[in-house]
Amino acid sequence: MVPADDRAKKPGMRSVWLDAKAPRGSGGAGARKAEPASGLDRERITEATVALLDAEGLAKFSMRRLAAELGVTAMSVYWYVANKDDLLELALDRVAGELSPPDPDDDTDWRVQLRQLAQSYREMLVGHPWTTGLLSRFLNIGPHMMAFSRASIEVMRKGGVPVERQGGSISAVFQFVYGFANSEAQFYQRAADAGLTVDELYRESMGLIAGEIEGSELFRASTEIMAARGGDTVAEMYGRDFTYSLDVLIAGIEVTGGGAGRPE
Amino acid sequence: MVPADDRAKKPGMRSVWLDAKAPRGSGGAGARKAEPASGLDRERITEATVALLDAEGLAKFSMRRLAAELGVTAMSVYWYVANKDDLLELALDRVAGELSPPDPDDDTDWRVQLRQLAQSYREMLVGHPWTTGLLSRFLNIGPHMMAFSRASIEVMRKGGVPVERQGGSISAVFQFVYGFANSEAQFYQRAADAGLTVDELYRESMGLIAGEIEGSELFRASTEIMAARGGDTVAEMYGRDFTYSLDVLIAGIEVTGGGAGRPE
DNA sequence: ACCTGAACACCGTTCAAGT
DNA sequence: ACCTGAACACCGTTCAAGT
Repeated sequence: MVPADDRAKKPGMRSVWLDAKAPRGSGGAGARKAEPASGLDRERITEATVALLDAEGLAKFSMRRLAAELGVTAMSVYWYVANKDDLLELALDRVAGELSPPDPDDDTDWRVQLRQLAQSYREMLVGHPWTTGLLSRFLNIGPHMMAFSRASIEVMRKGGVPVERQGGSISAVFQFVYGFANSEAQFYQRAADAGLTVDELYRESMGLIAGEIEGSELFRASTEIMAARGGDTVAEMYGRDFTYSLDVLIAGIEVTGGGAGRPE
Repeated sequence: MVPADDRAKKPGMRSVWLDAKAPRGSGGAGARKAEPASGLDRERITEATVALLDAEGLAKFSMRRLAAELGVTAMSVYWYVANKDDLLELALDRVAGELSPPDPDDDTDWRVQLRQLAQSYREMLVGHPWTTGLLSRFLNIGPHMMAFSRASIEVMRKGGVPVERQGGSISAVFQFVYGFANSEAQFYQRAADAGLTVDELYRESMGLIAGEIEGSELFRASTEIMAARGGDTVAEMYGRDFTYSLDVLIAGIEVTGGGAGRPE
């Protein structure tokens, strides 16, 4: 067997997913091979990577740290993955497996299904805050993400969105969810790093900004907004903003061309 | 004078902008001090940082690389900035100075102004592709960004969006622009890395995906979409998608509570 | 006040060598 | 086939020392 990086190196084009060779230990039918001495395989490595990223974040992740976790030397990992970036792409698509695309035969209203899709994506991003940092680096055409995209297009079609507008509409929704979830995840991450609850961090931030920034007219305006939308927990505020913005989007799709649920 | 990192270290709370001390060489009225031997100051450092980030990207940027560019030892820079992250925040707000918020006394239709705001933000993000990577890491409350946020809220107010919905609406728009510009910038970056034009990369990617991915029904669907929206350059496709999605959003804002342009 | 050099504790990755 | 150790060319940052 040949090491994982034996692959045409077209810079900018390359991705784990375009590797012709099936990843070891996952695919090939009943190909019973001898277990490797260390019990290592792509699956176990990816799993450990996700666990480490969830626990300590993208910044602290390193090949050496991962190897230590696996009880192995840093270089062993390179037998199974070509490099760090490929491993991160694998990790990304692994958590994309948590996404729940709707059953294509389900006849629920397309708006409801679109909300579920968006909510599912948001939960993945917020639940694994390192994903947004990686989605901004990779093309991400892993199999799970692919399935999710396809399901989204299908929902749009059911909503009667004409084919030439499906791309733009999907784009509007998921780019929004990405941006939104990213800032939410970032805020939670910041709180965790500071050893504070999100609500404590929120109050502290507000106080600091009020005290230090010159343009405190903005601060007054934004506290008004806060107050206007109700003084609950930060998580509730995020949830409400998300739901509201998403409704804005869906209303916009309907108004600019989406049908009433009749596929065309 | 005291080095730049003499500041309360509240993890998670800290940011260059919350530093009480005015940044050297920028603020204090007519305080004529002797020039430093090397001609270094925060301004010049930030400028060189932006130039380097524009030229080589975030991944290749390092304090040592920057110092070399400035003809100075790596450690000199630390007299002016506390650490790499602070410097990056400075660079981020410097390019945020390119944003053009509308004149508050301008009476142009709020939808037009909102489009200008969004377009300006998009240009900044795409023109400096490293910014999206940083915006996903920092709170980013630098003065230029602050001014831009304030202007956006003002436009919403003029559009008659009620106060409790301004936050969500702004969020919907700018999170969308961020996500969209990010994937656009990413694609351009990838092309540059590969030494291809964006259109070449686009054709190659399509070919590869068609050849390698099993779920090529998706491919068929997506080429149909491509064809449906016209077969021009990638830049034009991005431009059209952006404009369309933005219109969807604005229509949504109008339908869900925005007025007809009458401030309230 | 400002700048340097040496040092510390890390990185990702290559490569020749082991079993 | 799989794993290791040593090595290369880097990092960010601290710290004591120079001028």
